[in-house]
Amino acid sequence: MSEPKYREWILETIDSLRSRKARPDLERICRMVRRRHGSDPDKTRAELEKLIQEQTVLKVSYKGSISYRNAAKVQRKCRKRTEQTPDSGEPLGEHDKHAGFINNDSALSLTDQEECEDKEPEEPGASPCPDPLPQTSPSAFVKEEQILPQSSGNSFVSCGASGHSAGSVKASASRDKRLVSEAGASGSSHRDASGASGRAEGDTPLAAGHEGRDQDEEEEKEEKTCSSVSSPPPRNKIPASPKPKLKVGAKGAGARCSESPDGNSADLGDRLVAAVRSLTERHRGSAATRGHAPPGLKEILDFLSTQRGMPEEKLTRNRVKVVLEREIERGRLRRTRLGHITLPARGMGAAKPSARLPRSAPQDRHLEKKEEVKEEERMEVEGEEHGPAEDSPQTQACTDPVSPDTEVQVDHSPSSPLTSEGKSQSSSSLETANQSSSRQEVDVGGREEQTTSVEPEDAGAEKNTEAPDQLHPSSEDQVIVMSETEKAPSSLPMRDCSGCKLEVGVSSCLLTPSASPGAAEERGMNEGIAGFVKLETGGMSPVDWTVADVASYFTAAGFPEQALAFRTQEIDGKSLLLMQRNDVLTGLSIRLGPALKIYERHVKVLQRTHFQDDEAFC
DNA sequence: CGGTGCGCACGAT
DNA sequence: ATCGTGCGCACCG
Repeated sequence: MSEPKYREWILETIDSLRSRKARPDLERICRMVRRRHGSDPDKTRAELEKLIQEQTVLKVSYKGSISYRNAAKVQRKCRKRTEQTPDSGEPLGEHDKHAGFINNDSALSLTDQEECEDKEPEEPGASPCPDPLPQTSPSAFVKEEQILPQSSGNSFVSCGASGHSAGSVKASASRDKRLVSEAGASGSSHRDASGASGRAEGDTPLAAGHEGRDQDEEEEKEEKTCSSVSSPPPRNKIPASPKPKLKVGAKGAGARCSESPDGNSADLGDRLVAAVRSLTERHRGSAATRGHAPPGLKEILDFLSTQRGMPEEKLTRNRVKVVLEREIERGRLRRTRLGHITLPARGMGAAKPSARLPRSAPQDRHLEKKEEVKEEERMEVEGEEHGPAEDSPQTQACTDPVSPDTEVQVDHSPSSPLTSEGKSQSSSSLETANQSSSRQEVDVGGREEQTTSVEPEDAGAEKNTEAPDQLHPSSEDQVIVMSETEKAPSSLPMRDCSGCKLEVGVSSCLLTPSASPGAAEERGMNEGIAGFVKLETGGMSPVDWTVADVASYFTAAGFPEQALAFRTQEIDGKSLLLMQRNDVLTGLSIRLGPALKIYERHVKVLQRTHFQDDEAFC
């Protein structure tokens, strides 16, 4: 392959030229290399060719002339891919103006698809680089320019704009990074070089956010992982905006309350408030680092049952929840976006919707699914306790669009531990929801593979609260039974249920419908959903669901892909409850079939149930 | 003359 | 609006 020395020189040169705003063409490159290093132009040219083959350097046709790019620094945003076929010589699709194509060998040409799909491929007659080095970043493409892999000498492949979609991008990114680092290492601490790397990362969906342009290893790993994961389904799922802008959404749930007119709630209410207070304090005290999340329903429940010596005193989840809602409504308590319960007045309490918005910034863009979840959690913490957190270097989880489950697991496993205990560093609700869901599923249906995510502590806690309710005959059983008995089709009026325990009612109702329609798939998921719903319900009603919760719900319901769409569209519980048929059918850009099922069997049902609950409350 | 820096226009997102 | 490019021009040694 190319001599490292040359590679460095060349990359350096390219970067240098670019920084000078001069076209990095062959002539300039050779000249500069010669000038700086005394290298023979021919040799330089030869090396350049090698680099091109390795895709360390990209040969592109830009605005009719050939330019070279440092693959590492090529911007990786996916630009639209044009599908020009190199062979045809018909160059450019959209960017024609620029791209002049010179190429011809069809053989070598990469199609966008190819590119996107597999990042590694080195295919163009060029010799693939076996070496682990990042050298070749197939995905590297250059925006509108067409990349011209030189394999056979002159063929340019126009992969041009293609977008390297995520997959390829990532791949390239990782590689690029390496490249950069290597190149840069040799002393080319050129500003460009560094910039390049940085840029590359930043642009890379995965890498972004991570500021660590330094740590190659980790990033690389991560990136790699990511690439592998996401590369497959490059585009389709999410049309355009994978950005995780967190919205304010769910926050509203109960969050708005401010001061409480300290009312006269039943003593349970007072106890609740007291419990929240003490839990909050406790958390606060123990909170080591930043976030101490307010207690979640679970904890409160535990606390109540524990603290109040009262054995059981109807402290069922539902009961507590109802009271909780009431208190929230009165303003004595407030619910955070993630479902935590906090005291209203507290500084931290104020919901700061704004906090999260800022985050959607550029870098975040890459944060997707998982990230998103995480972010939310983070956000919550930050939102409540801190300002916008730009810092978090963490996660970088690569998201796998397709498997929310995984996301959940990944996300939560790390955080959950905290939450469950008192330190809750961030949103317990979210975690709770997710974890619980997974857990629940495990417990109940065992369907999803989420098992991994189960957190011992939390699980335990959750179990305490939930298990009793569900397993033991208690007030709730009735409800449950009822629901089962009632197998009403989705269309059936749940009114009957409304009278019953709210939350439970919800779950039961939901379950029923989803199951009843009879879709095999649905049925299959039934347990999982049931679990999820129960959990969700147990912890919070749909309104309180976060985007992640919604996604998890649909994933559990057997619509992983569509769940992604919900996530992409940032549909949280509230949004979900506000969705109309058309929104589901057309607003999510999902296929009609699933969309219909989702709407009829889930959205509609959730909405119906939810509103019933409301009525019940009143 | 070659190298460099950079304002500015362009096109893509 | 922002970003990547690179033309074209001024400046420097």
